[in-house]
Amino acid sequence: MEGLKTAQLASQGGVNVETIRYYERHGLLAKPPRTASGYRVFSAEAVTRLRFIKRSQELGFSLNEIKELLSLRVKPGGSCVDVLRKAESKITDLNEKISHLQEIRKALVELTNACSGQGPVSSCSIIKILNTGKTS
Amino acid sequence: MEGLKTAQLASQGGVNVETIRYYERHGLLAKPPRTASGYRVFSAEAVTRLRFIKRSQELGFSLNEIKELLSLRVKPGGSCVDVLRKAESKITDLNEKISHLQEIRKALVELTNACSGQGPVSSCSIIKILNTGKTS
DNA sequence: TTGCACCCTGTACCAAGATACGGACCTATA
DNA sequence: TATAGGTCCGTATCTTGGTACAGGGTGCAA
Repeated sequence: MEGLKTAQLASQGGVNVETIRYYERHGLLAKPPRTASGYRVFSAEAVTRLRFIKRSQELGFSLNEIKELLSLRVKPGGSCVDVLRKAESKITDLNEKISHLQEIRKALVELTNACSGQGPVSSCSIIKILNTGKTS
Repeated sequence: MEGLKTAQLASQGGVNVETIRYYERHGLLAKPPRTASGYRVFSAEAVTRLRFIKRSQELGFSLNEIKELLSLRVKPGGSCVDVLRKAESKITDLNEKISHLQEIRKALVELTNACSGQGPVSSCSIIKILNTGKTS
């Protein structure tokens, strides 16, 4: 069989049919050729593209960022360094996010350590701390 | 001066006036008393609360999660253990979130290590890996 | 007392990233 | 041939976290 229909592509990429159209509208998937009756006909390359999108999303890239990555690929004379820099900047973002989460985890652990786990809420030290906003 | 008007609270918390009303509507800020003419009058505690919200947000909590954190202290008749368990469950959430982000970071670091940073995009290993979804 | 800044409510709108739906058309199969 | 289901398009809806009016009331200072 030559080419995939929308639902087949969606299924292969593990996304909703509407998502395919959405990506096409937003320039993430190239506009595919159509049958005489207007049905989209996708090539196997579209599957690759879709996987690229999903995988990049999992790695924390937004659709706009993914669009940039895709355009870098096609950009004549574009260099590998551009791609590398984007990935590195993403890593920096992640580092910041992770240490933020570690901070609040630390605060929460301190809260639970302060709590005996006994008695009524009215005397719970977690509650007291949250009420005052003071961590000690 | 007794109490803050909306704009004063907003200013102290570094947020927009509309955001104050938004938080009130969504149960993140308690409904404050009003003057005879209907103006909101906030206590200093509201400033604390607002800071708590903003700080938690910076640390990656959604408004719904923040609401949960805040609700820990409002539960009437609950025992301290309930509060403790809720906090501990939050810590579990955090642990999961952190390790997920660490996984993503690891994948990205591997990508960048694989990339020489030289040559054209057409031979960029980051792009190649994103295309195939394989990290090696 | 007028004028301006501020406050109120309700509603509309924004971005992202989809998802759903109505109504029409196409295609395969019984 | 009838009918179920896939596809088309355009538009509406959703969630999250707000922002922006419009149209009105309030408060203070000159």
